[in-house]
Amino acid sequence: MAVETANQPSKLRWGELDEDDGEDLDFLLPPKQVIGPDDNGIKKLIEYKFNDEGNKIKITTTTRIRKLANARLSKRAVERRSWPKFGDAVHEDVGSHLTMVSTEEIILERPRAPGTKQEEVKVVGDSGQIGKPGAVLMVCRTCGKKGDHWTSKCPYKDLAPPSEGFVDKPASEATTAAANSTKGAYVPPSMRAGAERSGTEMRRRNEENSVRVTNLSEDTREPDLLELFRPFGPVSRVYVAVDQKTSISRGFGFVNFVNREDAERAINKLNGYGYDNLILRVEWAAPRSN
DNA sequence: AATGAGCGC
Repeated sequence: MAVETANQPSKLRWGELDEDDGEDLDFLLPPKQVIGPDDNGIKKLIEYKFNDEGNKIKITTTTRIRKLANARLSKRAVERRSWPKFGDAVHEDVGSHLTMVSTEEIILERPRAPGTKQEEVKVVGDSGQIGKPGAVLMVCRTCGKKGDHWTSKCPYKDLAPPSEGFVDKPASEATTAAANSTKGAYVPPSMRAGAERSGTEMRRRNEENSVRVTNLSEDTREPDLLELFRPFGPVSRVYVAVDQKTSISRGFGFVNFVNREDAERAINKLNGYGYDNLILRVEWAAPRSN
């Protein structure tokens, strides 16, 4: 039966809404009465209402509250209580729980919490004056370059995200700036004079080692995927495709590995693996269509 | 059966 909610007594509960089609005559009724619970846990609730014909009716609800201490236990359960403790429970105090708390660090790629805003950049004109307050300048999230291109158009969008101090200026400009400036803005080695953007220096984003997992059961979530693939090596991202409207899993997902070999091993081991009553398909993912 | 979101001008 209904549980008494002591909090928020002023708020109407869902079930109490719209009971009387506008005419609120409830104040004419006798107040609710609660009797008990008695020693047997029997509680009576007597309340009065108007029915559809406008007649006063009395409603009596009888519930039995099951008190934990008095709860009926099966004979087997009672018997189990007298068993000597074994395993990890040997060292546990009576009544304390046995839940193991994992201290494993789980890193999921969530760059920014949804809804949080990217730091706004004041518009600065050629004269150096600060522009209209609140105006936001086009700033590429990948390379940080202002006023040049959107992130989606960034020439470096496939590359590793910028590290601290990433400056996308021609090497000459960057060095002269560093040399002339008394504040000495940091110029990363790759940006210093003579430094070449070599392919080896710039790791590609680990999008590359993307593994597609299909035939996932509906209730497989990202943490489950991580748990499943983590043993093969560092995972940079897990993703489960979800129907935006229903938020029900679409039954497939992606796992990105930092190392290609780990991805390959995962594919070999986990493809055809029975997981949650389904047989997983695990294979290399085709690059994103965009 | 199935190939991902965000993210603005």
